[in-house]
Amino acid sequence: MAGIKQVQRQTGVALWRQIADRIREAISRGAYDETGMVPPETVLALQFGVNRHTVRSALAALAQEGIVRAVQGRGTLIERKERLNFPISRRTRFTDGIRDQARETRALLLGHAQEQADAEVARWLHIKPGTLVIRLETVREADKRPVSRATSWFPAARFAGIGEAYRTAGSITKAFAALGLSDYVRATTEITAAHADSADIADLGLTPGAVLLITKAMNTDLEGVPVQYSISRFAADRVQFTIEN
Amino acid sequence: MAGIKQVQRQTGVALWRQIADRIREAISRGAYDETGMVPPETVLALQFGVNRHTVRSALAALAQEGIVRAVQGRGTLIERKERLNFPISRRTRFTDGIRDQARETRALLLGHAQEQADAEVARWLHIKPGTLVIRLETVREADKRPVSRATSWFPAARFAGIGEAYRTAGSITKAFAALGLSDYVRATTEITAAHADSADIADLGLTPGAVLLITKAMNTDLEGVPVQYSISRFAADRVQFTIEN
DNA sequence: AGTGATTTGTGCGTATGTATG
DNA sequence: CCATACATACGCACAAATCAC
Repeated sequence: MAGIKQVQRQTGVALWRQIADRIREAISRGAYDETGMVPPETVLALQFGVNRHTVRSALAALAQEGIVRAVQGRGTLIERKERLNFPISRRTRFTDGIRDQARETRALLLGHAQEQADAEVARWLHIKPGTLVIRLETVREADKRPVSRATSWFPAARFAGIGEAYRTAGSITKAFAALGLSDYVRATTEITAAHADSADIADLGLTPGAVLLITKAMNTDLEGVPVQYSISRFAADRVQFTIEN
Repeated sequence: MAGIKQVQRQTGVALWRQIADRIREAISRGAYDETGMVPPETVLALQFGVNRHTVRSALAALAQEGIVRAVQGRGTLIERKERLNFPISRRTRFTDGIRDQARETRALLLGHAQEQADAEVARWLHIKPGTLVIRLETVREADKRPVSRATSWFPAARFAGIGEAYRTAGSITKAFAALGLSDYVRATTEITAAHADSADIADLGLTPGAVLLITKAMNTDLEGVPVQYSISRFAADRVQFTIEN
């Protein structure tokens, strides 16, 4: 293992971006922890078999992301940034899950609307397609940094006014409570990963090509009746999930 | 929502590749399931706001990957390919997990070695750093398609010869059984996502910029003693995880 | 304080890749 | 298939900041 990772040309991905991705991963793997710096540009250029300009483009992109900081004469320093850990369990709650890891969490309601359930939403919520549901578009932040954006659907008959309740309360748990649902549990979680699209880039402050962790999750009340279906998109460099069995 | 996802210029990712990624994701999302075909090139060009030439480059790349097949006079047909679902639970086993979704699964042992546990491995296996461990490098395939590559560590004292056992048996479960461990459970799973590196691209047959789901997992015997720590890297377009609570 | 070595910052000319029409 | 425009990548040279001695 640990062979010389060569960079590939003419693949539709610019060399500087491939190199940026490599360095980003090496940093998150802790490969440069001893010095706290990235190797000199000339060394990286040699390692990747590219010109120093190309390495500089990569490092400039990482500096833009806030991952490194270049200092003339000294080198390129790594800015420490921890990943939030997001536990997934029967008791999964966003705000509680990261409460002790961030000084401040914030929930923004981008918008809400009533609509008819499409096939997918209907399947997850165990209702007939066309049944009225309320859709919420939200963004969550931890310490001013956007962490995820989510689209959630709720049966409209049972949770009328959840949009306003969420805006007021600032969390799903509290909005549910305000509407008479005192407790709920996570029934199913589906996890995939993909590239960020332009909406992700805008809402989460990402760079093109960024990686997302995507969950599709269904919550039920204590009787097992579905109360919420959500598609959440997390910035993969800011979050990890843990499952304890 | 559902706004027109614009494609972005000057981001280090060629337009044709961004479009290929979008179409690939749309296909895997089932967006074109009604017709089984991708929309006409002229329509796609209009949607993405690019020239038809650019769309053609994207479709050519997807055809190269075997995801679509262009037929003159008819359109661009989608080749069916499902995402394997990989359940994560206390009873998580790779081969069992996807047994009913693939006709044939295969495990390749790329190599194995005995080494001293570094800080991370030691922490996960609850042993002292420097303790002897056996490291296995494996690749798993389902229906001839590589699904994941993994690095696993086992306490050397307890599981001497697990490399050969794995090569013979073709699964961790059977290798454990051959060494006297009849049962084990998944204790902890940590999930992140990142870009594929060149080793991933080579071992899993991916394209540069591909997205990976990465798990760090620890298995214990029935007494709760750690028996295995693994870092697995899954091609995100071929796999999803589910957690049932 | 001075000098050289190291490292990042900048400029410019050229070749090739990407995208348009 | 071609002409045009811009992005990407290279090679070389030199300036500016930092550090060790």
